[in-house]
Amino acid sequence: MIVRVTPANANNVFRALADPTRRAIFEELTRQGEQTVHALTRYAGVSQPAVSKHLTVLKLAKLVRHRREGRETHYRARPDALAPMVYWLRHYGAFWRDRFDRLEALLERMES
Amino acid sequence: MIVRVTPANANNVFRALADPTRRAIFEELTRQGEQTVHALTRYAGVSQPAVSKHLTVLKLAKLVRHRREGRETHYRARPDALAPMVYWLRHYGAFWRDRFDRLEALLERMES
DNA sequence: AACAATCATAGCCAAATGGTTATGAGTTGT
DNA sequence: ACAACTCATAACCATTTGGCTATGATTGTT
Repeated sequence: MIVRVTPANANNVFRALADPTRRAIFEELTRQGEQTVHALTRYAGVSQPAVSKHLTVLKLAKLVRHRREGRETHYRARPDALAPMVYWLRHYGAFWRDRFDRLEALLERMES
Repeated sequence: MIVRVTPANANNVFRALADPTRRAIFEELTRQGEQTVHALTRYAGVSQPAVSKHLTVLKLAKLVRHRREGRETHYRARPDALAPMVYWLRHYGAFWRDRFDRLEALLERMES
């Protein structure tokens, strides 16, 4: 019998980031900051409805927020929503050994 | 147009860990160490062929290794295969800001 | 008012996914 | 030798997934 120890929405986060297009959208949002669906569609190379669906999945994982402004919707990344994944990694990933360098960078604080 | 910046097999890692059963298997392997398919099947709560298929996916992501011994196959976790995910997180996740505490634990070295 | 732009939703479809049972190959025990 | 065990693969199935086009609601522009 499986007992889940991962946080509740960890599953949503893992699932959301499993798709490369969705990862690319999230990456673009963190790199370039807030973007409209239109801009993201141009970037992603898939149809606008496809982008909208991806954004819905990301939103379900709380990885993005949206803000309506007139006829366009602006989306932005919420990197702190990655917490469950980081928590999981810390726990099950490199708990005993790791070879990843300069993870200290993760500890750098920057104002939101 | 999407330009991939993530390491080649990052996709495999993300995809492998997207499934909760697969995550649970990986967790069990890191917690309890090497396990046979039989033991993992008892643990996972799904059929033995299902476990074998999951292990194949994990193996494709290099998250597990296997070692034949007689009629049983022993699987073990390879936490360092999580590197692409950690790399990705460092890059796109908490590059600017983060609220995750005590990630220094990730830096603790333990002999393999 | 009419038109254009932006986006979400609905409806559709092919492919992938995660599960099952059946089976066979190899290994161990009697 | 034979029975039992371990595991991978095959074959199948239902559901999910990721894409598309069509459409409609809303907002901006002329």
